[in-house]
Amino acid sequence: MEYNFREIEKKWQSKWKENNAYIVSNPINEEVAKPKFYVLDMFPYPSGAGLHVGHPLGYIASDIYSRYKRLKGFNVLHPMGFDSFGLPAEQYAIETGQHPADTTEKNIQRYHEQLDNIGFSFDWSREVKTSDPSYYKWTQYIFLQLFDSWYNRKKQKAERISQLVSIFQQEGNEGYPCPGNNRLKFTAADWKNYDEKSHYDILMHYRLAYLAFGEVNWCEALGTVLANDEVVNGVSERGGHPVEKKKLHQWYLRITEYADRLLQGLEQVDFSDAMKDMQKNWIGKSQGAEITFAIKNQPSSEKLVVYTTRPDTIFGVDFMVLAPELALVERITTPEQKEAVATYLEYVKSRSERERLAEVKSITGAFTGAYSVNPFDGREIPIWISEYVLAGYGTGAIMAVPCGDQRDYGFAKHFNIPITNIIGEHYNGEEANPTKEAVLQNSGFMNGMVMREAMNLAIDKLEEMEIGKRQVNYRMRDAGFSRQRYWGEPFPIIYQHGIPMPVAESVLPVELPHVDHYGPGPEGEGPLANIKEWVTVPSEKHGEASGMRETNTMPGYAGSSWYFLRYMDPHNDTAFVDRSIADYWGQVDLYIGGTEHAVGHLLYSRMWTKVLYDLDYIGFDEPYKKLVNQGMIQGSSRFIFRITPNINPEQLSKIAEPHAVFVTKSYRDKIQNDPNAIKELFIKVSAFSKNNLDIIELFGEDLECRLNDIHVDVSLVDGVDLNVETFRNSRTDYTLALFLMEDGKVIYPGIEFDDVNDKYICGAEVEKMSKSKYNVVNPDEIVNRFGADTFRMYEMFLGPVEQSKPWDTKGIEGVHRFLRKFWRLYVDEHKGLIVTNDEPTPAEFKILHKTIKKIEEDTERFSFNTAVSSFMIAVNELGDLKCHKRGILEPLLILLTPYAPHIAEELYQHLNTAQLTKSSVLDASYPVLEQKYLVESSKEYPVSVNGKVRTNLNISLDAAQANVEEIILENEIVKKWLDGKPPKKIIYVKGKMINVVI
RNA sequence: ACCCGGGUGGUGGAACUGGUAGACACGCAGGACUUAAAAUCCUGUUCCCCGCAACGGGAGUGACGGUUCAAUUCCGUUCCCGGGUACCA
Repeated sequence: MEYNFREIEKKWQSKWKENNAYIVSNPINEEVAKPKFYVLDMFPYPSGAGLHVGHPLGYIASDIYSRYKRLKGFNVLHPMGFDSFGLPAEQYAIETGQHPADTTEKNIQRYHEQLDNIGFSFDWSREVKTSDPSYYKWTQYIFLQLFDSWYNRKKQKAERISQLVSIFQQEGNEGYPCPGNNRLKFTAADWKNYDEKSHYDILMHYRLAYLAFGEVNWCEALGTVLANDEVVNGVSERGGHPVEKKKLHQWYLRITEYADRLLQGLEQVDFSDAMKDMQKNWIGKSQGAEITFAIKNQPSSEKLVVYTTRPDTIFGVDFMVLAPELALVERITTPEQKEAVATYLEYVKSRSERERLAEVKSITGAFTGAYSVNPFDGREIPIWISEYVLAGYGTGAIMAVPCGDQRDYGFAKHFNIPITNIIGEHYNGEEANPTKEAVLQNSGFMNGMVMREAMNLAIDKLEEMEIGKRQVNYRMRDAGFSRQRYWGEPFPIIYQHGIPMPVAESVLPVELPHVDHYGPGPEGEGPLANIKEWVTVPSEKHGEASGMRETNTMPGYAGSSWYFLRYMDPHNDTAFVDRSIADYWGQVDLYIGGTEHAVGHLLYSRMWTKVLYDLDYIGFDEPYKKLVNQGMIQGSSRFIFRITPNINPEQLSKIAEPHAVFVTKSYRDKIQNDPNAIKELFIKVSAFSKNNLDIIELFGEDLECRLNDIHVDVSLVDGVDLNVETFRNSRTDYTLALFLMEDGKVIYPGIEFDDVNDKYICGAEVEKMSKSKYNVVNPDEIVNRFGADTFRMYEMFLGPVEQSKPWDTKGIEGVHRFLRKFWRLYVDEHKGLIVTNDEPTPAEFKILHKTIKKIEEDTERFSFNTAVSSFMIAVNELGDLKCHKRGILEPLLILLTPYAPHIAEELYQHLNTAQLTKSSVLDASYPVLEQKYLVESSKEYPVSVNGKVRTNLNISLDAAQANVEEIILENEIVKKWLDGKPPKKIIYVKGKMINVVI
């Protein structure tokens, strides 16, 4: 009986399905005291390309951990679903006219099959799809809760809008500064006098989901607004189209109100430092001060407010810089400077986002002619404008201290502004020094103080004079929540007389209507705007007034912000999750996914969780307890090298198409940058092609050739050796191609491969796995050749889960060999099952228990690659001992189950029919570790002196246990080394050796 | 530029709190079995030196320096690679 993995895996996969082996129950009021464990994968977007070998890496890791926890006696929730709203399906719809719902469904089917092939233990009964109305009903519902909430800064939590209204009625907004407009101040009496429209407008400035007229990242090519994290280097993340700023009415999430809690929450979760840093940087908290400066020759109402993190440097201020967009600019510019400022504003306007980013280094600006006054020494400070100051951060104005800030220094030098030195020799006159340790000079009341300490004094003084205050700033902006797209959640919002009103919860979901065209609507609106009959809601349908629907849809992160909650209670149609069930499952104990979601999804999801916690829907405010980031599996691309004569189409019409000429790598390396050599090689190889000879003759001396590196499908290459015959037959235009091989021979049509030494070597490079690079490896293919168990173990064996690495199929043989060896411990090809009931020897127990210890430790710390190695060692050692004893092999099988579940099930069943009572290895419990077999390790310990083994002296530890020191000291050889002096220390090295330190 | 992470054989990678560096696997070389192939098994495999061999010697974890009896591990400087951020005052 051989290890027939295809049969075994098929058999068990269908058995698992039939028996609902992985369905997990929600124990409510249940006597079961099983502790829960929630293992979650970042659910995939079902793209048309299907899964490649890189996708399952995280899923395999999470599956191993889930199965391991299950064996350890946990009730494990391990679900899977699909993030099925999104741009690619819509782009595809625009191109092909196929409805996104159809293509998405098709892709999901494909993903299902591919995932099932790998033998995952997902509970598919809990599958969620974000594009399913029964799911997005609740996405809309949660949006409405955000809409109906505001952030109470005093209590540091979200509350209902109704509570805000009663506050306004009693005390106005005194003490509740408006986050959307900090100058807004009103009393209770004012509030009573405002009309309904004003009430709405004011409340909108407080809502957690709000509508605002704001500058957005508009992408013309995609016809939509993009979030900040969807814009990379001034172009769209998807497709690399240019992005510009545009003013539009948009929905936003007031995530900035949660900035501090998002920051604090990081302390309580187990994320990698890198991940925490990324989020911290994104939030970008900075502490400093806001300082108000008077402006010369202006009414006292006209003030200049700057934000600085270094109030201690206020005596070093030599000029002010305003963001060009600031309204203040126009009001303070003097008549003499009007023209210069206007010219500069014109210039700023003309520059695209891209240009700005591209030339960060160039220094530009203009003088407004106005001066502000230093409140401490009365110095007059010129006010400039420049695009290096951003309108959106702080107050949009800075005080420039050239001796301490490099950008200010550059600006001062460029415009010849004199520089005041307040840090003595710390400033060398050639560059700014941002130190905080210098002793201040030329700084009035702060003279002689160390800057770090002067900071507080400066703020105290400013507060005393009522011209400044402590201020915390965040880099993070509120999150844009509108997309001018079709394939997303419609907003449950209807505008009545221009006022956005929530749709009644009873009529949710607002279903996405069918459209015939996916193109954008009028004036930058989404495709939904084209469906008049959907947009217009007659009064009878909606209650009191008729209205117009919101035509934007929600962004991709809407559905994924709360999906982990839906898995807990996926079929509930009265709540997005039942509170008691949410309390049972609680936080996700282990979340596995890629780093690419570090700031987007993870931050939004954390915010939503906090809001839902504040509103008392759930009992925890951090969604993910532990996060593991799996690395990317890159593709290993292969290149062939083609020499092509330069012929224009006109010339080509006169002659026959030339045959393709490919040269092997060593020739490519030789001729790479030498046009003459390329040409000569073309001529040499072309001796075997009539068409090519014709061309050479036609062009004569004028012939020019170029060399191209071309991606070749990795399936046509073995390592770096091109399979020339298969390659030639892969495309009709290559059937007559010529190949220059490593040994200098030319392969031309009709020639036989006379000699195995003829090799065509390809170039290799590690790149992202993608269809266009022909380096995609499909897991189905690997599973078909080696089996799912081999595939699972090999992906783990490749290296640490967190690490990115290129896929290389070559090493898979080793893992496959291991599984066959493993199989042979249990089953003989001819005799069948060969497991005996003999009592294992201590040596055999030692192997088992060493392995239990190792596997357990490695699995716990996600070191799956070393765990696989440990299995290999155990199998080798047991093989050497010819151990076929049940006492060893049955526990070993259970250990292997999380890693290779199919083979484990099969062998367990074999043991089962022979004797056992348990039905499935999945219900087995994890083998117990017996320490006694571990301690009796090697009895003979080598002795080293100062870490180096200098003698052949071995000491028996069992005998020496009572007094190791004495025995060692009495040893003649050691005595000689010690030379009469006492040893400094005697230590055991990892239980392997005794080290005497002299 | 700044903030993280990482540089170990021909390759992927082990070495968890400093303690025999290179586990395990691939590849390669040699051998056994076989008419042959596949499969399987065995031996060797960091580099250099001495030797017939056993044994032995030296160097070695990007580079230089430091702490330590002992450093891949800790500290400093520097180079290279990967990721993140990008005029954030």
